[in-house]
Amino acid sequence: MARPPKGVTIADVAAHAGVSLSTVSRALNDNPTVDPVLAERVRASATELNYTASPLARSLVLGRTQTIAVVVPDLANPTFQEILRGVSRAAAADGYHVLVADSAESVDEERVLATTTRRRTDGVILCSPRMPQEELDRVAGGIRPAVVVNRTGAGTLPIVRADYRAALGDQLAHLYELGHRRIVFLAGIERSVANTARLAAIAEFTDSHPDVTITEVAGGVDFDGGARAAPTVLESGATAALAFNDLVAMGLLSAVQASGCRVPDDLSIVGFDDIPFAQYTSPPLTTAAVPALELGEQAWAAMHALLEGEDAADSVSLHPELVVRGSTGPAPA
Amino acid sequence: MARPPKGVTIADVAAHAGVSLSTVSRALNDNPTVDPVLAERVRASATELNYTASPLARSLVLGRTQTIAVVVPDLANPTFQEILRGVSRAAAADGYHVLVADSAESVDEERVLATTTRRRTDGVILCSPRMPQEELDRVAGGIRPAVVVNRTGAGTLPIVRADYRAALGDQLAHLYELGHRRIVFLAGIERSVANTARLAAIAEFTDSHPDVTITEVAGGVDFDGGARAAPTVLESGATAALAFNDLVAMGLLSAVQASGCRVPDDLSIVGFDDIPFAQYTSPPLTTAAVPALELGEQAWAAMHALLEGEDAADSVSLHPELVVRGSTGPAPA
DNA sequence: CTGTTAGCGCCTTCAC
DNA sequence: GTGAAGGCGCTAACAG
Repeated sequence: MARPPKGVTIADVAAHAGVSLSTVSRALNDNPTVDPVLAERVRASATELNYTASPLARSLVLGRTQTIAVVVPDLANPTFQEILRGVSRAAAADGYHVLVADSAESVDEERVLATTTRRRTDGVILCSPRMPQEELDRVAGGIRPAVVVNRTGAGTLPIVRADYRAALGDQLAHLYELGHRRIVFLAGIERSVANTARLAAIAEFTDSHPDVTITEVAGGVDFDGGARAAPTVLESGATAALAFNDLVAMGLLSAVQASGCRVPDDLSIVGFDDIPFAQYTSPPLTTAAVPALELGEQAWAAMHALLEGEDAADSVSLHPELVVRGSTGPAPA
Repeated sequence: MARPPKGVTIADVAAHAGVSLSTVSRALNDNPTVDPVLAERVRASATELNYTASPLARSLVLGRTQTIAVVVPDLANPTFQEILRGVSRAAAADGYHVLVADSAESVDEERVLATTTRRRTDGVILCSPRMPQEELDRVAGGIRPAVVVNRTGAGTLPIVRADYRAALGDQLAHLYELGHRRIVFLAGIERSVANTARLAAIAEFTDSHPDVTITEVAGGVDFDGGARAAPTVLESGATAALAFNDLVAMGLLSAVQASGCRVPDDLSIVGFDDIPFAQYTSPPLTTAAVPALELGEQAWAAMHALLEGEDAADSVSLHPELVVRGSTGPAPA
């Protein structure tokens, strides 16, 4: 019925049940060393008074808040939204709450948020942190338990990541099989892990396939970036284009089609991420499905393990699956 | 440098600075009644020991956590993601943290989350709560300060909402001007506010425009739902279709085009929400831009006002703007 | 201006 | 089995 008028405390319950504070505490925490009869009486009083232990006071004395923090560079990014969702779900299933913080792509904010959110939680999950490796190691080390998503091996802390390199390898193999030998790669953010990992995959592939030429072109990270790159791609004479992400691919797709180029007959286009709309373009986009939700779930799993004392959870690397749709086809003769 | 080895407390700082606890507390809280010299000494000690007051202990004694909760029915929904982002940004700017909770479209979960998250925060923002009005009033009343997003007048608590009804009115007027007289409405979730508000707009419009026929068809809430409704829409003989949201509109668009219907020449299609991809369909989607980010910002503004003691912040209603793109055109002769 | 004393609400030794 | 007392870390009276 009526809410606690002004804050029911454990003392009120004790008085109502005619026992001491300790007994209430014990009874409500299912401590077996309490007379079942009393326990029941206490529970009844608690219910009647609509009492719930203050999580704050509890946290202070227990040293656990039952809350973790998730720090992301940009809440507007679908991938981070999905990771957050994965964490949120999984953590909730284990009875934990989630604090979110958006660093707005600022390394300074990131550093500050990591430490400040840590103080009000039991641990923090850093998603694709933008800070340099050295700093990341230091910051993350100082706030453990911490879990890092989508960065490569930072020493002892658990890392959960998508294997961009392997995924790009799959895409290249796919295009190669279709006969493509001249390929253009629309690079995204220079210093990002997602980009460098793919450059590595490209280097590896061209090493083992001397008959393939892959040229790099700046493509930005959004629809407009892809659209702007269209002329360059068309002039390059390439028969296939690898976009940094699906948005870029969609921009490119739209722009090249507007100038009379047929996809995939004249040009094959490959995206990355498999955002929800990738399947709705015309033609539907061939891409690599980054398992963002699972990334989030795994990040929680790692965090949960740390919280339970199981130290040094292994790092996990998820392999984005190649999703072949209509935007790729045999290379034109 | 090194992190607090095991938890630096205010006592450590006091000892280091050679003063009492209270002086440290006062100095660090910029209490003017402290000797500037001492204050400086304390700050120096604090910095040297890398001390920061425990937010937990602080919250307990102050009765404020500097944190608010946001409860959403589904973190996968772009609209809620955007609202969350708006809240997050705005709250962060005012020095507040945000706890997120996903009720997974469950009324039970919603009720529980509302009250449990409230206990560890200073207030909660309920986004499009699914519980019935009566219950909403009771629950929200019990956890105030609370702010409700996208529900209509629930008594005394502040409401921040998008005016679905007015927006649909705009869309109907737009179609009417283009000459459309036979229109089909793809209804979404029956009992949702977003749906009933639009049915009201339709009733109002047909009342004042007897020459217009608007038929209702079940259209679901996603791409597939829209696609499935395509045959019904085509058979109806309507020259324009209003979709429950952009996803439905895209599904319909895709399906009718596949069966040879030209948009907008044979059929005009209108979406709702203006999700990021609405501008990238072919043709681009005419829709109503729901200002989700601003909804979130306003929700925070209302919450902030409550937190500052300014009672009964006024409810705000945001008018989604009609965005005319290529999917609507003159009615066929 | 500064130090001492109470709590905030709860859990947990420690005696009974 | 149960109650009394101490303390988690901090702030806010209350004296000096």
